Amino acid sequence: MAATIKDIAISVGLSHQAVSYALRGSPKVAEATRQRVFLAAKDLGYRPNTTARAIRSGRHRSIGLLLSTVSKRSYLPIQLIGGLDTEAAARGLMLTMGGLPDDKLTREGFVPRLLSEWSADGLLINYQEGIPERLIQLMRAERVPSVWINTKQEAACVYADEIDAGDRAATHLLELGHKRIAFVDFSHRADELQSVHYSARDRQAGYERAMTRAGLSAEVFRGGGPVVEDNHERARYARSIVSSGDRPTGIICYSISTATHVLIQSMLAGISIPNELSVISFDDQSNGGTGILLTTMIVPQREIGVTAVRNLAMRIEEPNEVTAPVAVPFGFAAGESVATVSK
Amino acid sequence: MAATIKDIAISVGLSHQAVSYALRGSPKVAEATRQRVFLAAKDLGYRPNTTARAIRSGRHRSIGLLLSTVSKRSYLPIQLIGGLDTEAAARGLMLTMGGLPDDKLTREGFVPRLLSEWSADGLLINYQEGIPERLIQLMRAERVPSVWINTKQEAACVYADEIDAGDRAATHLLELGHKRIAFVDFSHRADELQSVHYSARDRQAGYERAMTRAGLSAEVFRGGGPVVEDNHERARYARSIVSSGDRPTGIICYSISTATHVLIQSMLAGISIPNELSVISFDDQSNGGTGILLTTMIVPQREIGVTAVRNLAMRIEEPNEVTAPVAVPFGFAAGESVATVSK
DNA sequence: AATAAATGATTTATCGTTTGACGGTGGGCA
DNA sequence: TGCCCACCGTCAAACGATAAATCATTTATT
Repeated sequence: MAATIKDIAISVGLSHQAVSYALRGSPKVAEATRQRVFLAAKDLGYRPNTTARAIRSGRHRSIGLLLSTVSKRSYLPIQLIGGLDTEAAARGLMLTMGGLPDDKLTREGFVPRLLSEWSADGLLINYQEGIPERLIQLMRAERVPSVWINTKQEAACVYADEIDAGDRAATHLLELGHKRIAFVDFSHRADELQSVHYSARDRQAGYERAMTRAGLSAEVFRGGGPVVEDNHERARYARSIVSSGDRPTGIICYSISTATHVLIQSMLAGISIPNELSVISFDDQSNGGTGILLTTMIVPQREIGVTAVRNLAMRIEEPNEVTAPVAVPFGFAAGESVATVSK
Repeated sequence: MAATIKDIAISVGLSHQAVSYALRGSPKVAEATRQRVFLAAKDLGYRPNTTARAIRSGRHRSIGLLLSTVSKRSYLPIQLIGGLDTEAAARGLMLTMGGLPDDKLTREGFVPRLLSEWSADGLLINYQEGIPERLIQLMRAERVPSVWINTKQEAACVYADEIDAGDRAATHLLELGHKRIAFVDFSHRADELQSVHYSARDRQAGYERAMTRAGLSAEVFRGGGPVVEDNHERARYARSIVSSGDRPTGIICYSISTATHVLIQSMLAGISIPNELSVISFDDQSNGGTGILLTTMIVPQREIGVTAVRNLAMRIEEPNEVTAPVAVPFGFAAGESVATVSK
């Protein structure tokens, strides 16, 4: 059915090996011959069989995407996938995924299968949760080119620059004249801060850096727990913050759900946003229901995806090159939840 | 490095072909011999090279996942991925994805590449938006086993049973004594209903079916437009519904964002949920900020994934078997937004 | 003019596996 | 005793490509 190099060879009267060289642009075939080969290839609708190619050359032109997730409610950002997909396609790489921890067996099996059965060229690791020691050892032992996504660590990794984002969010409010700016995070308890994702710490750290630079003091409110369970408690906490007599004029929210709590409680308390209170958040602009379009720092998912594949491709080509961690800057989306300070 | 069947052959003193037969359980080798082969295979840490296998047998044991999305804000449910992943792994199938419409080139290229370069065995198509005619023709022409996900159509497909879900949501409220039950959808305008995703029509249809069966009349409120732009308008609409003098006692919301609008406006209007108003929604229980845990009909993403892979595997084995569309029932999650009718 | 180097293509070998044709061995049956 | 057949394997080719070695021409060097 599908045309192979042998079909091309017959059609142009060459050996199939010569066709192979020609198609790959080897200097061993004459330019004129190459032209003929390309023409015939196009004519016959030839497409190289990557599978056959892989068996001999050892390069499969495919990379694995090792998935993982903390919670059942978690989503895989389509923008991240989009970035991965676009860059992979541009480089002729196929993206094979698996390894979700739903099933122990699946999880254990994916990486070995990918490498020895599939002879994949490299691995993208998308772990929000803690990285299993076993996995790290496996990577080292097999010397598989790999890049971690959305994780800050010593090895090759690509992540969003949370510190910078926290700083920029604060700076944005400072430039509008705000002096009392608070950082609010209902997604993590203060006492569990060390064990959770670095974004919880880094966004705050960036915020604090900007405040210190401006010679102002930081105010941090933390609370809540697992997402759904303590929703009432969070609502109360949000209320106590916004309806306090000397509340801040600006609030930086760690997450969209934190922001929604703040917005709703402000509305309930009759506090006008952005006139009486400026709110800036992270992630997504849509906040499902308040009617207020948030000003947010946007996780550069797409860019992270593109960068990750690019870096992995580099590591595959040059396994000995040392690849440094890459921090991708956040995007900024102006909404209607921020204003110059009133008084 | 990695052991091949030849290594096994040497170790047990057989031809490599015999080993091949033994490993695949062919009746051509004696049971005792097979045992020896398996032992040696385990000893040497043998893993079949799928790539080499594919080139000869034509079966790659891999399936493609063709992605697509309407909006930039869309997510790929991790539960769906989980279902696909688990079932694929159980069947020894690898899952290769691509084809997002970010880039025309990528999109056009993915399917042909997957099939002719990759020799993938089948295709899962995850299209929420309209299905390109070109794609359908391609599938037909190439006779690729394929299954559509989350799409209702004549060919093999797996989708959530929206009609049933709408019916069950209404029935749930009816059983609690509600008579005035409304269906609210802020995600679609009434005039665009025909052109949008069937879920918008089917959830309503199910609701209407249940109401008719109970001998009650349906009340449908639709409005809004693209998600972010008309948020204010929606908030107003929600307010007008819940603060109306003779409002319904129960509301079925098409989506979580619709539900959030309803909840917030109820809170602002001082209407107690669920005491004065019962709300039941779709999708996700978390509603980011109101503090109320919603009662919802949950899209069976995981089950859809499992079923889709299972069906595709069947179509790959038996290409001539006719596979009917499969409707997977929704899950139900009890929350705290529904109560027996007050008066 | 003889030799060396460059050029362009062919030959042969190989990757790891599957596949179909074929061949010894031994037992059952007439 | 002879014949057939089931059983258990081996052989050799094939899959679609790559890679190295080799060979036949030209073209350049002295």
